[in-house]
Amino acid sequence: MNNKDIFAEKLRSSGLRPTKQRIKICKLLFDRKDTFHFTINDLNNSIKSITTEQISLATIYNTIHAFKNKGYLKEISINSDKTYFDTNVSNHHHFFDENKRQLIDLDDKHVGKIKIKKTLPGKKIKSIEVLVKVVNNS
Amino acid sequence: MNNKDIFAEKLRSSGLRPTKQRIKICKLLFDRKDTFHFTINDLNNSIKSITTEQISLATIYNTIHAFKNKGYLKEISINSDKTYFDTNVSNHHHFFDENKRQLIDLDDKHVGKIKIKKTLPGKKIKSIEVLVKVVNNS
DNA sequence: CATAAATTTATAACGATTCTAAAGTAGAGT
DNA sequence: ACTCTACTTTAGAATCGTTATAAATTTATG
Repeated sequence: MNNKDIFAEKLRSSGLRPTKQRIKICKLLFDRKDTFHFTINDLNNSIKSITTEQISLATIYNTIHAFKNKGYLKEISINSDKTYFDTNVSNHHHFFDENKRQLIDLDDKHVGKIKIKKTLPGKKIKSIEVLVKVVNNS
Repeated sequence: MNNKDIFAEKLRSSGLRPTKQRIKICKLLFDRKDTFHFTINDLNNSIKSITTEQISLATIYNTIHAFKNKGYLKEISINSDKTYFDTNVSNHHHFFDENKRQLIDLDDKHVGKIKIKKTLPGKKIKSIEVLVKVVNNS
């Protein structure tokens, strides 16, 4: 079974029809060794550069949101204008390099246990996210 | 010395001319007991509701950015469409209530010490921010 | 007052994202 | 294979938050 079929199967099992647009995006996002961060704009440029059959911007948005809802992508917010997505959906944190304006993964195991000593009545914690902003040492 | 003059003085000492627009915004943001979170849209609505002399949206943006640059406000990002500002400029963290879509302060002292066990060459840590997402307990 | 620099303003422009309605496609049943 | 229906893609319009523009106004200074 080749990659295309694996992705098609994965999509189908999530209730998403395996269209050629979705499979092309799957290949770009998941057919690689390391996880990474990207913006919609980055993805659109990647698609443009590897293919002659452009995918409509609306479809890219639809697909990314569908993948996010299915848990294949994480959306990351930083004090920035851009919306980043992350193919690493495991529990982890981030560095944000303010000079390069770049996100860098920070493994859960590299962050000491975080203790929240305050509770909100009727609420439970869904996630704890740490953002470490860094700047050049000079 | 009344509030207006205190704000005028504060503005002047920051190198900002004390215009009536800026003083009005100061009163709304800083003339209160507790710090709070707001969006530009919230602020615009507040201004509309308390006065007949509307302040231009462009001025509101300019003023908020000026205040932020002077360190009187903090900008806060969450996985959300909105940009929030915080009149609490001390070191602290946040809860985000995903049901009410509302930010709640989380004091530094309510978060156990965070140890980052990874370093980036040539970079130093500027800040560590924790975002605790909560949902209804039911 | 007169002047220069800073500020405000309305409006235009912008970029990211969502909406729309029409055309195309995939899967299930025949 | 053929048909039907629901899902998907598409281009372009619309929308939203924000920034830029350029003229009018205001503030600080001499």
